[in-house]
Amino acid sequence: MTAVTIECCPPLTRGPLSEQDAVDLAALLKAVADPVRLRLLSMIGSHEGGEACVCDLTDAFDLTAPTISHHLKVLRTAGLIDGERRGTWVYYRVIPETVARLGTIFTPLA
Amino acid sequence: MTAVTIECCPPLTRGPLSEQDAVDLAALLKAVADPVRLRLLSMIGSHEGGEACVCDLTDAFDLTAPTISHHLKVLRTAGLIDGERRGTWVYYRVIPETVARLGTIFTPLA
DNA sequence: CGCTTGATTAGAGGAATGTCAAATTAGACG
DNA sequence: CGTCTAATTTGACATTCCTCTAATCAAGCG
Repeated sequence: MTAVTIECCPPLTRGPLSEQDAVDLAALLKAVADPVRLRLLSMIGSHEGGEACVCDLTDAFDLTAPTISHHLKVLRTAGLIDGERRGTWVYYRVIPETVARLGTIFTPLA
Repeated sequence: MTAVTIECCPPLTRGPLSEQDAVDLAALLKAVADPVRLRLLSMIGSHEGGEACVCDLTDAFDLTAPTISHHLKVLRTAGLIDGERRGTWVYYRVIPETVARLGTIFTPLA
């Protein structure tokens, strides 16, 4: 599916964030500001082979399959993960560039 | 006022996040997952002297004073900023340790 | 003391969000 | 084709969140 590409932003303490940058950044942060999505992201990112099957992810939570599917869609729409169907199962992998951008925002440059 | 202290967490891709760590981290991320609070944080952090008066912050937005006060409280409760009253005005400053922790979570260790 | 200005608290209304059950799509396999 | 499993979509409900108005607290000043 479509993955939104966001290029913003410099570190927070660099200077006042523009209104538009703040809106874009907030959208990205909202995608990760949820316990389930954080665990999904870390499970996918740390899974062997760099990808994880939805079936594995669903089993790890005490939540229904539609709920997990919903959270995966939020992460995917934010450009944090990407999914691919291979036969019966769907596999997700992390898009490291987007995750890295989150890091740079909160990392003060020396 | 009181500032919550959180010590978690290792980088996301290091390994699956524990449920408790995910809850703590999500709470911290929710505090910054808002355009107004992001701009407040960057305005305070980049302000000369490392601190900013509430009066300056309020003027920069098209929002009422109580709304700004609410957002400042959210940031303060999350341990991201700290406020101090000096005479007539209240000044806020960033707590860099908390911001830095956000950075480490999304920064892949080499 | 009474007034003015700065800032927070309290309460309410409307929008956004997380979850689930039910229905739907997509492949694999007899 | 029919059916079974995997995954997503749809629609509904309860909760949380953002914003405002009104009221309150704090400090300075005449």
